[in-house]
Amino acid sequence: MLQQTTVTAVIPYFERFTQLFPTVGDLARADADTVMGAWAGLGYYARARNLHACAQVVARDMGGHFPDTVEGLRALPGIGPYTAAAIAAIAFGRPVVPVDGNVERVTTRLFAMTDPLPRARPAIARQAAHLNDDPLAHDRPSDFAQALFDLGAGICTPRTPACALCPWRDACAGLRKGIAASLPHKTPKAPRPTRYGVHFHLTDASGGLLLHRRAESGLLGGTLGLPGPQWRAERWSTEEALRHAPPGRPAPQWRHVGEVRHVFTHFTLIVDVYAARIARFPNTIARDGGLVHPCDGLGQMGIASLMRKCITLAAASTE
DNA sequence: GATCCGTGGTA
DNA sequence: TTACCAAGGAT
Repeated sequence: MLQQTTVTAVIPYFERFTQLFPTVGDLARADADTVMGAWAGLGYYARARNLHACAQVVARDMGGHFPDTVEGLRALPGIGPYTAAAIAAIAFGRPVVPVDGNVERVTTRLFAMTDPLPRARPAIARQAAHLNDDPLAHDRPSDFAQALFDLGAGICTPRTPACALCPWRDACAGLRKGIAASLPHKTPKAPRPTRYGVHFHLTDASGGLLLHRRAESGLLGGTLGLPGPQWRAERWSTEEALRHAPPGRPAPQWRHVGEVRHVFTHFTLIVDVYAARIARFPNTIARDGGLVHPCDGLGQMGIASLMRKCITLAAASTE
């Protein structure tokens, strides 16, 4: 959960998740919808699919016990170099240094490494691996790893690091050279493009809402959302948008209820939301890939934040 | 190696 | 408002 996600955001999800799935076996036996429902809103949904798959491998092939080596952990779904090292150090006391964003920042500053990311990543990892060569650190891999995270999170922060409070201030080449705060250097990112979408909020007299399941892989993979055409680079005219609306007889009276702006990692999305209410959903809904769900029972469903914004907007405007 | 993948907080 | 950032991984 903590991959690219702040501790503050994770804590409530962690509490609920471990309550729902106390053991690896419980998680392995759960169905995908339950897992996605517990993850919804946290983002990066491939992590939920990988974690579920990981639990199934551990439960089925390993008797419910995780491997206790970096190599064994690294082979599991969703566990990469960082997470394998973190589990090996923290759970199994292996003398390895997990390299996350904090450790990259601390390392580049400590050794005044000015080569920009991401090119410098291998060299940074090689330097970081030697951070616990000190016997005192080497004997306590778990504490050392977490101390590094906390040093990065609390002292050696991205902006305005508190160098005066740093236990490594005398050893820090970056501080000595006066460049610590500027590290690590990064190659400039490409500008974030804007894309445009249309989604339809269709309800019936009995309080049902039309949803559809997104493809398993790709953006918001495996989550539920409002139906609509593929997002694209150009805005949608009303006439063009309504050509993609879900059918109904008599035809739904669509109203444009507003727009939702949502920022993804690599593009900004602007969604026009249309809403309508009909007497009863046609029997062909399921054939067309749709599913109808009660409006007042969406809480536990695997619905991404973007789609919740759209649903909230439409629901507020239909009162 | 570059791209794709969410969301919320903060300066 | 904008830009950056967060206990990264898969393809």
